[in-house]
Amino acid sequence: MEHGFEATSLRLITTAAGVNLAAVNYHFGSKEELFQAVLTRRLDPMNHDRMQLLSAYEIAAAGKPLTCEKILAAMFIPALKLARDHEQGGKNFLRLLGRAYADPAPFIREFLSNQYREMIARFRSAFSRALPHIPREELSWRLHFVMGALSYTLAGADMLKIISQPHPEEATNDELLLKRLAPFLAAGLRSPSAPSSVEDDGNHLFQEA
Amino acid sequence: MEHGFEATSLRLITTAAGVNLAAVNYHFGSKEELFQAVLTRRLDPMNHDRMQLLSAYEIAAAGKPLTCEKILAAMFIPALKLARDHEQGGKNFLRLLGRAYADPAPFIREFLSNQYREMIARFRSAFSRALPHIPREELSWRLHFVMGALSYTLAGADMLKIISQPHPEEATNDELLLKRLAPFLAAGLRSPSAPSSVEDDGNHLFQEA
DNA sequence: GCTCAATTCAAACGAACGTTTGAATTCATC
DNA sequence: GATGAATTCAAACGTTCGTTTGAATTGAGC
Repeated sequence: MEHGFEATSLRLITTAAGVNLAAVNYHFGSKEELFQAVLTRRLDPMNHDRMQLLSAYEIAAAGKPLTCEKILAAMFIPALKLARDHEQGGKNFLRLLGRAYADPAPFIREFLSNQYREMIARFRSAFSRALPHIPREELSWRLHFVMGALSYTLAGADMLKIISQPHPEEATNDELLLKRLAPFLAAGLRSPSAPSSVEDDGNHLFQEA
Repeated sequence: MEHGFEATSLRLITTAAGVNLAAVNYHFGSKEELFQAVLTRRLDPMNHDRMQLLSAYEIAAAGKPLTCEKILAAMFIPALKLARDHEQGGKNFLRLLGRAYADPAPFIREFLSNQYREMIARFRSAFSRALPHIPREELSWRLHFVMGALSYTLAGADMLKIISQPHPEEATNDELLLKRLAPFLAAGLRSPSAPSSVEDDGNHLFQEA
């Protein structure tokens, strides 16, 4: 989390862990495989929880489509649970994940793609039922925005120091943060989809200047 | 952009640039100062353009508050202009910036904070006039979400490979991307602000499970 | 064309990198 | 408590890191 994957040395890790340097290559094979194991240990259960929670909501809804807020809750709650579990790394893991999202290393991108594929497919279809009037392609973009805002928000609480000037002491309250993010995103998800046919302000924005 | 700040060697840079290794320390002083110079060269003009564009919109509005879309356009257009300028690094610079956002190194965080302070203050007051019914604190959060979504979207086009399955060939069209992001964010910005008094679905989400 | 400051250059500095090796140690099993 | 596999360990492998050094080169001003 502090230095990124490449700049974090195995000596730093093994010394902090109180184990021998060669243990990494013996038990994991390489530095890359250790990193994947670190991510898998938390990411796999979290995404599993997300899908399980979504299924529970869908069963409780008895066939009716879920609200956007409910689907977002299924995404947020497992992440929030992880952020609160200080004995399992807490927010540090989510920040590590946030850095991994921004890392273009092929082995990281391929790993994340495989880790998220199933969960993304489940949530895409849930949103598709919740928002039947939104075209499939548009929904893909919006799902992208949601994932980005969530990971960015959970990972980069440091960014708040740049933006918010008056209330820095409150920035650590993740639950409040997500309570504000979910309605924000739900409103964006529900917004009318007509990017190329409307004639109002939003249309010529990128033609001028 | 490829390896992050710490893992990018000066030898890699100087070799690619066709200059001597010692030139970095002679002209810039250190690796950190070179990095700040790289960011400043693009970031400073971009944020200057943003504020200038916002002022132009405000003058054209003749005292009336701007729409959210208009304010967002003032943020997006200079970034889009930079993304399109292939002779100035194009999207590569925005991806570099995206990685810098996720980097907790103190010298990077302090640098970005100083670079953005003035621009953020200008846009915060513009949004404040556009959305007078939104409490100041809530607006800080939403501005945070907007900045996060924008930087994440512009920087991490690679993330699309994880999320979107059907249309990967279209992912390079940044203008279309921002045309979809702006209405999404504008809807979120305008959404009613009542996180602790409403009684509908959105309220008990984080009490359960 | 000489002078002197600015710049470029090759070389070296000590330190840290991921990985490998082979011996020492631990541990379960008989 | 001897046996053999599993694990731990210190040491070393070759390579690369950011920075420094001092000599060589460049270029403007007289």
